[in-house]
Amino acid sequence: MTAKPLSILWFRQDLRLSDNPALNAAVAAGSVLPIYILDDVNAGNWAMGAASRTWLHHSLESLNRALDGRLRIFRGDAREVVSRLAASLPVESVFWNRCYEPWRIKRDAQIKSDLLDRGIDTRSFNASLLWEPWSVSKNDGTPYRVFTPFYQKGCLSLPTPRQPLAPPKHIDWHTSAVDGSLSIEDLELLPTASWHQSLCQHWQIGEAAAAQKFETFWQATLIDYKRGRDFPALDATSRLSPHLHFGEISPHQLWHQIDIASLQDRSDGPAHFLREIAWREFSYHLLYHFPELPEQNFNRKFDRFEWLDEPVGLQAWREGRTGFPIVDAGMRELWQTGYMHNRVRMIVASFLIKNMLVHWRIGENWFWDCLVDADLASNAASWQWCAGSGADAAPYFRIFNPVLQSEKFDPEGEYLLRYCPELSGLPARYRHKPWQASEELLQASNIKLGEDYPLPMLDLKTTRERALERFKALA
DNA sequence: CCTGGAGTTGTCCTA
DNA sequence: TTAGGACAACTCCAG
Repeated sequence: MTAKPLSILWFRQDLRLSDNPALNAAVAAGSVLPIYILDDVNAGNWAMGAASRTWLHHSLESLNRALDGRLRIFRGDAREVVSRLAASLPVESVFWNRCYEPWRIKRDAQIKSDLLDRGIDTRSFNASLLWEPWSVSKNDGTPYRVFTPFYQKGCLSLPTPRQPLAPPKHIDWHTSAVDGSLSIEDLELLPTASWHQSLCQHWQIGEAAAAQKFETFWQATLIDYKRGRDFPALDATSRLSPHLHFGEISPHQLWHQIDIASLQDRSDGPAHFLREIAWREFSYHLLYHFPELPEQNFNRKFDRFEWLDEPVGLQAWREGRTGFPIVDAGMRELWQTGYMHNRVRMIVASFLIKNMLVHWRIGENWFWDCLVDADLASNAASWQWCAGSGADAAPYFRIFNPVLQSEKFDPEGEYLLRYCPELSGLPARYRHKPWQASEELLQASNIKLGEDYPLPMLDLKTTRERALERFKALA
């Protein structure tokens, strides 16, 4: 019996078996050794945060189950791990799907070069973007800086993204033991037991769960997405972001499930959802062409801005104790579930940046640690968008008023009460601004401001004026 | 080459 | 009570 040629399939942010081009290529090439490497060595400032690690733990377990326990796990510098494997096994080829974080691009180029030097066939594939960042450019060849022309002209005029690939029917796995491989537990991805349990109550993790969630969204929720997505109390968004981030589902699977004809009518739910998918593409486009996006102002004019350093207020923001219920509810949602509704993300970001005058990178770092969907491209692009320093950013004078936003998008305070239940005794109109309730009302509601719920940590009007003044001075 | 219109997500003031 | 304008600057592109 002659052994088939051996291929390594390196899973990264593509933790799925369906629509996985690298997997299909590896299967076509012979027997397959599937590996995962936790590489904190090359990640610099952007090693995965705590919430992401929790998700990863469960996603790897799910993938490993789908692989009948054949996933081989490693930890450390991926360049060393891959070299060691290539030296110790009769590997003829290595396949992976591309990632786009600057540190991964650099690392992967080195690894590819190492492997080619050894005469090992090494190929990468596109599994997580509808359009490769280098394939979209303006007529003059430079990258887009504005979303709408990026999407309408840059993306939609290119050939339609490929159809999703079916999972392989039969896979010939490499089954012998591999030196140095670890268990998933050895990666030590889980945080304290209580936080882990709290996070995991809210999520079903893995490829099958992602497909199920999308199916439900597509059938029941998408039709009303345009209107509903602004209301955090409704379950009107897809909540697919962490699944997309870890590649449990691909944008191609979403794109082709949704009737492309709906694009004709830009006002409806499906078209708006596809635009959100395109915003994810835009973030990757920006990160690819401006790799310093996570660390530096996209608009360097903002380098002159003098942010405040307010550790006391900052901790209140992180812990959801600002005294502004919509802000506090959002920050508590983040902590308890690893997620925050998109509308509320904008509100808490505007509050930190504009009212508190804290650098967007502080917010970016907190989200990086707490979000199960933490994604270098989307997180950096979105924080810079809110700060006004980013591409196609919000104008400096757009400062969210957390009370008005709360009244408009959570009129009954239903979302607020989910995370700030101590306000439940108040009539709806005062849930958005408990400090305006009379002493009698507060007493009747069993609330002592400053004890049961914080007093507002700042004055909205004066901090707004301060921000307008300072941001205007940048011009 | 020039020009005008349009552009994810808001708030406040004035009439 | 409500609607319209002001609050910038810049990018992109069609004409």
